[in-house]
Amino acid sequence: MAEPRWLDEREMRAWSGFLAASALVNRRLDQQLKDDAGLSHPQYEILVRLAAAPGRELRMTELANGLINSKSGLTYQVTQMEKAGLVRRRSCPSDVRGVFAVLTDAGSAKLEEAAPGHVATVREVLVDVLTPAQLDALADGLGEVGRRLRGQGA
Amino acid sequence: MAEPRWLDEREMRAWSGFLAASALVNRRLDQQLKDDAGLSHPQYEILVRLAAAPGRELRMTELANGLINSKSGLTYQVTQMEKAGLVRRRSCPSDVRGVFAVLTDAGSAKLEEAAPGHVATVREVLVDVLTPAQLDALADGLGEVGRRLRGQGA
DNA sequence: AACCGGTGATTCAAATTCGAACAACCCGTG
DNA sequence: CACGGGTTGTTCGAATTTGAATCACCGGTT
Repeated sequence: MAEPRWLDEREMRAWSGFLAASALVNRRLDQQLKDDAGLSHPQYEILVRLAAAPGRELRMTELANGLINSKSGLTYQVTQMEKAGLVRRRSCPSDVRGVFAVLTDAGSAKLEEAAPGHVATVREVLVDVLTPAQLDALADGLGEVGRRLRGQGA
Repeated sequence: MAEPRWLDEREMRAWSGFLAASALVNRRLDQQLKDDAGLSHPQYEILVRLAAAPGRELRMTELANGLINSKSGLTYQVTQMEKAGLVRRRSCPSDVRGVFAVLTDAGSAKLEEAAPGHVATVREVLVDVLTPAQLDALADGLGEVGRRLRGQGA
C-alpha cells in the first residue's frame, strides 16, 4: 500500500465538504435541540424511532441497530430518558432477556414539542440550502453509502 | 411555529441519508484509524492540518477553528499527542499567551504511515461509491452548507 | 434432562467530550 | 501611564461514549 490512489481535486472537495458539513450540522442540531427542548440528538432519534414503531415500542437491540450509539450507549440513554419520564421499560413476555423501550405520553408530547424547531433547523442548515438536484444526489449517493456500511458492519 | 413545513419525501430521503452516512462513515473511519495506526480521527485531522501548515505549526486557536473539537477538546488532544511525541508545544514569541502546536518528525512519520490506509478507506466507503456527478453535487451543496454554518457560528 | 454455542441487555472502568469559569495577557483609548 | 474590553489557552466538573466483561437466558442437539 505504498502508492495509493490519492484523491484528486474533485474528490477532495467532496470529501472535505462532507466531513465539515457532517461535523458542523451535527453540532448545530445538538445545540438547537438542547436549547430548545432539553434533548440530546441521540435522545431525539430514539423518540422519533419509537413514535414510528408499531405499538410505540421497540426492542433495545432494534433501537441500537442503525443508531448512532453502541449497545451500552443506548442502555445509558434509555435510563436517562426513563428518569425523565419520556420512555418506559417493559420486559418481553416471550423472552425473559428481552426489553422493550416504550414511548410514554410525556415522551410523545416532548417529541411534538421539539419537532417543529428541529425540522426548521434541518431546513435552515441543510435542506433549504440545497437544490432539488443536489437533494436527489445526496439521497441516492449517501443512501448507497449507508447501505454498504450497514451491510459490512452487520 | 405550530405548522412548520415538514419534509417531503425527496427531502426526507436526502436528510436521513445524510444523517446515517454521517454517523456510519465517522464511526468506520475512527475504527480504521485506531486499528491501523492507533490514532483517533480528531488526532489524524490535527496531523493533517499541521503537515499542511507553513513551518508545520499552527496556533491552538487556528487549529481549533473548523475542527471537530471545542477549544478545551483540542487542549486535551494536543496534550495526548505531546505525550505520544507526535507534536510539541512552542510558546509564541510575540504573544506570551499564544501557543504553537508543532509537528515533530515522529508525527510526520506517523501521518505518512497512516495516510494510505486512511485514503483507501475514504475511497471504499464514500468516494468510490459515488458517481462523478454525485461527487460534484456533494462538493457544491455541502460546501455551501459548511460555509453558512461557519459564517453563523463565528 | 444436561449440554452448548449464540443472543440480549447491563455493568464497569477508561477515555473523551463540552461549556463555564479562570488567569494571564494584548491593545487601543483617554 | 492606567483602564477596560476582548483574546488565548488551560483547568475543572459533569455528562457521555465505547468496548470488554458479565450474567442470564434461548434453542437445538445429544
